[in-house]
Amino acid sequence: MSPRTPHQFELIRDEKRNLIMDVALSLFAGNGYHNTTISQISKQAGISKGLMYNYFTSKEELLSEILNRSEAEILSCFDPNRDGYLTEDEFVHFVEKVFQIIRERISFWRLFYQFLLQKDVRENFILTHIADDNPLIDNDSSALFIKQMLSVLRDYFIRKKERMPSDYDPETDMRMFLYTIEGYGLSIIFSDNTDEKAHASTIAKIIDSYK
Amino acid sequence: MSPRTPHQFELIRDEKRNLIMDVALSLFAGNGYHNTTISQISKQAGISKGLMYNYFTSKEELLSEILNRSEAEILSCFDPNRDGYLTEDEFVHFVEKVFQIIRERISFWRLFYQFLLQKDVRENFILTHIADDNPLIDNDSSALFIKQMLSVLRDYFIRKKERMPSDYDPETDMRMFLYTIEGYGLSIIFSDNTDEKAHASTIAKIIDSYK
Amino acid sequence: MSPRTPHQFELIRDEKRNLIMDVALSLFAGNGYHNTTISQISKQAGISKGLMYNYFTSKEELLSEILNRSEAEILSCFDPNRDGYLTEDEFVHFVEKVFQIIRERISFWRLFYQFLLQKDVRENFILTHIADDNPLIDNDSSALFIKQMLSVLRDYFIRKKERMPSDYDPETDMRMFLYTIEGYGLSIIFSDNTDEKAHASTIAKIIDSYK
Amino acid sequence: MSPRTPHQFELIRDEKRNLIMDVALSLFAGNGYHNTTISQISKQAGISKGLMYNYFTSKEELLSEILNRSEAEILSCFDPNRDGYLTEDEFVHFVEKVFQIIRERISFWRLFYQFLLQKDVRENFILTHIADDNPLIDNDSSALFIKQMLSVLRDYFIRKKERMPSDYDPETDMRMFLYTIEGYGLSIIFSDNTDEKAHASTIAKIIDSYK
DNA sequence: GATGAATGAGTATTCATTCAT
DNA sequence: CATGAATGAATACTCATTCAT
Repeated sequence: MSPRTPHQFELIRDEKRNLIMDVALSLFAGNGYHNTTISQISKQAGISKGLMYNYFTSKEELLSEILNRSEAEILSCFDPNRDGYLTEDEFVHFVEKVFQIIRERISFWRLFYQFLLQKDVRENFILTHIADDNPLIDNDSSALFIKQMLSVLRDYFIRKKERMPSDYDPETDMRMFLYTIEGYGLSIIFSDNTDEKAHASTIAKIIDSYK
Repeated sequence: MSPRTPHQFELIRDEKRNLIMDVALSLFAGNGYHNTTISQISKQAGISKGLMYNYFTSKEELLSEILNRSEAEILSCFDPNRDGYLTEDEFVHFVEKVFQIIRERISFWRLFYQFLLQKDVRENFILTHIADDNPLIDNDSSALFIKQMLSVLRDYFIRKKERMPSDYDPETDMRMFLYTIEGYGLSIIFSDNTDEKAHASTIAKIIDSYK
Repeated sequence: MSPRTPHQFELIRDEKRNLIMDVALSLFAGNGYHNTTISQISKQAGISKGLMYNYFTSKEELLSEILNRSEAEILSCFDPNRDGYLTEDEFVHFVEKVFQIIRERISFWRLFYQFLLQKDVRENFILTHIADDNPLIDNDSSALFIKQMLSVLRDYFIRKKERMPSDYDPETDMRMFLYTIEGYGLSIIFSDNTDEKAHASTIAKIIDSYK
Repeated sequence: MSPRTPHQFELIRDEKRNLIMDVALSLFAGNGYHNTTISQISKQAGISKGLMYNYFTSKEELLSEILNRSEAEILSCFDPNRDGYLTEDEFVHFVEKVFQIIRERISFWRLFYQFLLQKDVRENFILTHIADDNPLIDNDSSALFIKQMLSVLRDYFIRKKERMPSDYDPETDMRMFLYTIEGYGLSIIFSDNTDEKAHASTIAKIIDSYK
């Protein structure tokens, strides 16, 4: 019956924090953020409403923490120490990884696009992530990461020119590739389809079309 | 002061009904349905809250009417009397039309995808629009319309085979085409970008890639 | 096409006034005063909401007019010029009349008892109709009427003593009679039973028991 | 400060639940259900509006719970284990009990008759409680209870025949008895009279007339 | 840490009443 | 006289957040 060490307490805290975030993400994604109540979350997490506020100061902070955690996890899926050079195999792997992450983290993406539909969120997102002249951008790891990834991809498509007919336009091909990726990604996010075969075949076709 | 004629009343009603729906669509799309209050709508429409309920029995019915109206308008944009045969020019026109409608009715699409993110809506949508064995489907003009459109498109891609190398697979090409369309469509819907040049160039590239 | 005379106008007005009151009484009695809206009344009366306020200044005045009209009609059913002497035949006729009026004006009674259940109405009713020291009472024809009727009845029961055993107590018998009358009256008001035979037989038994 | 035990919570809930129901019953009965607002109830109960909904999901459920609680309490007042045989003393006791309960639960009865005045409630009440061919009736304890009580009473009046003249009709006598009971009961319910002497004397007379 | 009772600002909705025509 | 669009105050109900224990 030795008392728990501070470290053990911290572990328990972290575990519960993650449990709450998991439950909340699932509910936010499935029913909408505004349509989900703190009561639902705490009940499903098996804790009292009051305790929620011991872990998160507000519903909004809970959301924010969920988004941060997911973003960190997603970024960590892609090798952060890459050399900036994409082989054909790595390209294939990259496409597969993208869809794997979309499917594994489908709740996150649903939540993400839910907010991307809101004017104020969109404005803030653009301000923070896209605008080049925004002073915040240098501190923003995810915007930086996206930029690097696009740069690596562009490099890949430029090198692909060598294997293609003379009228091949790498920039156009890359844009088509990105739209196709986004299109199929969103068709996954916006549906509940779980047909494994059709999924594998579609990915194979996308890879085949653009590698 | 003679009293207003029934026709005058009807005019007033129609005008105000549409005003309310316009304002509501804009707010629903911009801030989210659950995040938009009747107060906001009525204030922006310049009317009292009570009057809202003279035109719509509930917030939900208002939403429903907006969706119905938009659906009808969108379907009416595509020639309903087509012969089922798509020439190359008509294919080009079709793609242009699709993106024109997405941009003209961007608020509707934002609202539409907002709901498509909700589990229960998705389930109901699939039940009503997709399942082949659903008895409702024959009565559902929009589901029917989508089916017909896909059929006409498939026909187009099959004919395209004649102009293409022998290993050309129409079914795959059509799927890539649809994902690209959806991908670019969603990138429009999920952003506030209004760069006309980039838009025109992208559409031209999509057409060039798939016509 | 001669223009209507002022008298004709007044007739039309009166007719419409009565129509509105009939409709309102029926709805008030069936669904409750607070549960009935001006819209319902005007719709069922076939006029516009605005016109209602041309005939009655408020919902409350409409109620008040209905109660006054019914009270006047009911009082007029009993011969107001009676000599204060009740023969046995007249007693029988009185009992029959009471139940006839209850059934003919059942909506009114339902409305009446609906309000008698409300504390403030009850207090006001008692104040106005019962208290002997209330200065209003002399001006109140209905309270006066009830007093006279009770006096005539009491007289009847006192005379009845001559036909009864020596231990007969007129006052007690009259009270039992009144409770029985009220009990059966209320059982009519509180039910939708329309069994004519049972009704006739019950009245016959009441008359037989107390005449 | 150790946290409250589940038992303590239960005590708080039960107490407050009953407090709310008491206040609500009093207001519903005094001012009418539709005329009573949640604000009034919560103000008089000394709690916030929101807390009401921690105990009852809606105004209607609050009403329903009040009616259920009262019904249970009233039924429990009459000995449920009786042998079906009513002695003269027990008959006297029964009549006294009836009026005692009417007076102790006068708010409930006012609420009850308030609803019995509404068409739809009446229809439903008849459907559920009276109709012999209604399949629900066997499961309905209150309807069953009333049936048993009437049966026991009928038995009493039939036995009474032995003590009465030969032309005595038990069925008629019982109906007069019931109307008298109902009549005096309603005269209590519909008035605020609290004259103890008159009350006692009336009950004595009713008992004397029918025992 | 942990509970859930309690709060109060906010939301959809209703309806008697007014008013321009 | 007649209409129904328009108002606004009131009502039932919700929910993030606080707090005593």
